Amino acid sequence: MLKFAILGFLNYRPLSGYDLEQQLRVSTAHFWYAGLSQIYMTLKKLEADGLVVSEVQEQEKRPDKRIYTITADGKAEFGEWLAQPVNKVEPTKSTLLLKLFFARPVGRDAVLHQLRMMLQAYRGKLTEYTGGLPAEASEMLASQPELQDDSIMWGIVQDFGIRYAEMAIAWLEDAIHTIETHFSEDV
Amino acid sequence: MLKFAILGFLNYRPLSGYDLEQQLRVSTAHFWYAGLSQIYMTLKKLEADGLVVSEVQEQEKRPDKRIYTITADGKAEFGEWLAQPVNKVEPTKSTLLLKLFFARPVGRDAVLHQLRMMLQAYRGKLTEYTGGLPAEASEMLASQPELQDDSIMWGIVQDFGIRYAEMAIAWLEDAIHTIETHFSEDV
DNA sequence: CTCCACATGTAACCGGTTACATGATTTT
DNA sequence: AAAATCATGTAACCGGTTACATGTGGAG
Repeated sequence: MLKFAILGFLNYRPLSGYDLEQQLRVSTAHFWYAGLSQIYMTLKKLEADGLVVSEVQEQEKRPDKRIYTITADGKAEFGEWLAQPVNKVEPTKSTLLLKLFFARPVGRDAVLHQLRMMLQAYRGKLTEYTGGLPAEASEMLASQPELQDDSIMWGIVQDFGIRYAEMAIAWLEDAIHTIETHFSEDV
Repeated sequence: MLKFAILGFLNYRPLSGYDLEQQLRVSTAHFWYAGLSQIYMTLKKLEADGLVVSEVQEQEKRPDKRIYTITADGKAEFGEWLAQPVNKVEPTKSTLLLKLFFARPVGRDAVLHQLRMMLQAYRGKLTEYTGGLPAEASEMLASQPELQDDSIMWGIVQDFGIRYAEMAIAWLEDAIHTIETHFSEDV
């Protein structure tokens, strides 16, 4: 639900749709991202439902911005969502795992090639994640010490991304090794 | 794309919609599951597109079954999909991580409670996954030794599930510890 | 007698992706 | 001169979820 991601960010401060996309990109991209078009649509719906209000802010030498602010209703609905626990392991869909499951007919070399590409991709992700908090977040933290508890949560979430990437890398390395030594076909 | 999961299973042998649901449940559930209604809809579309054909098989003391068989066109399209590599890290959506990211206002105790519940859930999943291949798959393997290479891929995919659960458990344990020792609020 | 397994479907909805459309300013 | 950044939107499509609808036979 992108709706709640947006309300969450607007709960800190008012932002435009364009700003929100950047927020998502720098802070939640690895577990929740949305393109601009979806953001604009969602904001429109949120405003229609009275959960946010907007006003146009004129800018010189830049296009006008429409700044959205969360309303009391919006805060209430966001709080309700937040408090409601996630009670089950969320079902995931992985095209990669699905393909791998059926991959035998494509043959040893093609599978190995695929896995090596994925390995590279995850190594890239890992160095990206271990870069630490982006400057923006650090600034925000320094200027608002009341965000300390928030930053604990941000760290935990970021840690998940790092561990996930590390897990995926180790798994891919071992998978490549297993296939190299056990997969019989080499047509 | 459930479509390809279905073609993948039908590529081994003809099955009914009901059979397919069971296949998904015992072998791909942790990275690809679909309910019966979606399976039936997809099968209908697949047949309309000429990728599968069906015939009704009458049964005594059980409702009739509609058995689906993959066609040459179906095999071709499946093979094409299989060969096409996954070139990027797939974007994921995690409600749990999103909630955690914004979780500060719900307070220390509620967050800890949520995390402990998730921990329990993942521990359950792990014992479920480490139970080894279900009897069905073992039977199929024993009776058809040409499935050896397939079984290597099945093992790799299953291994991912195990490692994922282990990673999630360790992460949750550490997250709980971090919050217990650093989260200031205890309203 | 009730619940579970077997067996197949339809319809409404919803969240998300992709493509399209526009246009100024700044950087390379 | 071209490409990237800033900035906002519409429309078509698509895959998946949930709810609804129906019916038999066997097990507890």
